[in-house]
Amino acid sequence: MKEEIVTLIEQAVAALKAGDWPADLEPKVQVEQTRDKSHGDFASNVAMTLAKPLRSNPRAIAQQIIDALPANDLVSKTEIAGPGFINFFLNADAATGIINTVLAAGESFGRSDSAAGKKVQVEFVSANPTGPLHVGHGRGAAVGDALCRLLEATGHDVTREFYYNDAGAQIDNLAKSVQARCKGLGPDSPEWPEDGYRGQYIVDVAESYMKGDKVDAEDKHVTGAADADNLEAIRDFAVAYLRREQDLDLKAFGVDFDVYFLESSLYEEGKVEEAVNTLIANGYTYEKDDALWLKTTDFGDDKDRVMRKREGGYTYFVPDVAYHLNKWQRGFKTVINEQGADHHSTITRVRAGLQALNAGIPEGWPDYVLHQMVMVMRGGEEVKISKRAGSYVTLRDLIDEVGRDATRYFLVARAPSSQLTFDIDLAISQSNDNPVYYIQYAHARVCSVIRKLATQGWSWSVESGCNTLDQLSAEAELALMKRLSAFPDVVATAAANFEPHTIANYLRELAGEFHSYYNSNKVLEDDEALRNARLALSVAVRQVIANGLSLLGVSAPEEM
RNA sequence: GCGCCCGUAGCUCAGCUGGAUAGAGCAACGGCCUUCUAAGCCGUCGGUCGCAGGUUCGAAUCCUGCCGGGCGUGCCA
Repeated sequence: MKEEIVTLIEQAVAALKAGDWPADLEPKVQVEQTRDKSHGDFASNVAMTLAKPLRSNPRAIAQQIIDALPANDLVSKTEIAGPGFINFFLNADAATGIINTVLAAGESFGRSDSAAGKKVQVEFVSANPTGPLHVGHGRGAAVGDALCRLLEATGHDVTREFYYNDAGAQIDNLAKSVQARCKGLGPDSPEWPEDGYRGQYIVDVAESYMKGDKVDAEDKHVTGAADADNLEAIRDFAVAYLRREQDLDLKAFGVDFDVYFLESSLYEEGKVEEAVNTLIANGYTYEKDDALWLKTTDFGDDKDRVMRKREGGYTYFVPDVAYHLNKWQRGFKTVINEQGADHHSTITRVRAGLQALNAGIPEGWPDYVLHQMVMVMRGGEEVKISKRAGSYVTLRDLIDEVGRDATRYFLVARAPSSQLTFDIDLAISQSNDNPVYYIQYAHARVCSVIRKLATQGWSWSVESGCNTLDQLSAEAELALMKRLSAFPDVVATAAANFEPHTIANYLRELAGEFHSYYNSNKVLEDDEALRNARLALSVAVRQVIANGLSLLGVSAPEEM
């Protein structure tokens, strides 16, 4: 509908340009749904944006546009309001049409093929296998997966990818920590590795290794060698064990990946060396203090960065550059990295490295979505400790305590750029305090009405509902229909801007309007026509709530 | 010091590619179940949109400068 109004205005402007208006005028026609009923259904500010180029009064321009508007059955009235808005009032047919649309489209309502077939890769979580996932990873998982679902809803061909560091200093530390536990040492022992991992889970890994357990992770299969002196075997086992733990965390959270990418594979296939040699050959490096440096300052960094350390190993961003070159070579023109904002300094380095490769990669590639820190609150105090991990709150703790749906909802419902306070008390409350249940309840209520329908000996069908839509004329009904019609636009905007949280906002508003309507209007009226019409509206609302929750990875229960 | 993010009601946050009287939830207070699940609804209370300038017909939204908080600024990842 919005597009139709844009088209009407564009036609009016074209007609005026054929007359008095300058031919080079190219106004951006913006049309918005109005917030206030008295402003009609849609409004455009086009006359105000033309005031300056036409050197005329916006209200006078608005009148000219209205006079030039082609006739349209769905528009009942236009008005000039305020400083020069053009308000469009639609007739009832235009409003109820949305119900037909929703019921006909079903699960696909809100989806589009605007990006059909476009390949996009989203890398998210990418936790190193040194412990259970923490709340921050949970936020990354919730946001990243919802973003993928949004991109799929606009037709993208999405690859979900998890990259992890299975080599390097952190993993050495992990191996030594597990080894110490295998030998019965604790953090208080003088032989305990410096900065060793202290969590309870390290003990679990050590015990499992010494028992000779077999571990099957998504991408790793290892049997414990039960030899406390074999550091290599311990390393392999520990990585596999913790990868499996993380798999289970993600599975419990309902997040699946298409590709698990190992940092070690880049070394094994010589990709890191290859990238480094290209950087050297391209003249962007130099030796200083026995280290090899990359001139990242040539690409906007505030200082150059060490690539190869004095002791010979590469710094973390070098394999990252090789990894991203690999993404590019796999044909992903759009790559989105969802990660914690505490790692944002890597962005400049990775992009600089990619530019320095002279591989034809565009500046500013790849895209990033950064999420800020998560603070967990319980009883008005910050929670920092978990039994398993020791020093942080794990994702599993949250899922176990507040449930998958509430955890996902809370972690995705805020703008990623804002710090997030996760209030456990609120998330577990099964009362009217809790927004996720509030939305799910709206869905369950409609399901309940449908169940009740049968017990009354009545029936309903899409056809019978859609034939009686002229029964819907109450203000609350028109408002609900207007809200439903906004959904495709909300989805498209959320996908384009990488903002899954706007879906949560929309659902909260839709659910609120439905609850309010439900409370003051009986759906199962004796009057058949009215009953069928209200059922049609209710089922349409249920459909949109289900579609929206699905985009967030939250279930839509039939009863609560 | 420099870079990024944030600063909106007592609390947690929407709104930010400029638009009409600034929204929601929680908290507080008061109502609504012989009627489709009260995990709901209705009402009251509550805001100099951090501060000061600027751009504009119009600024919570854009620009500049301050102030406050978080993160980063490793030859850690």
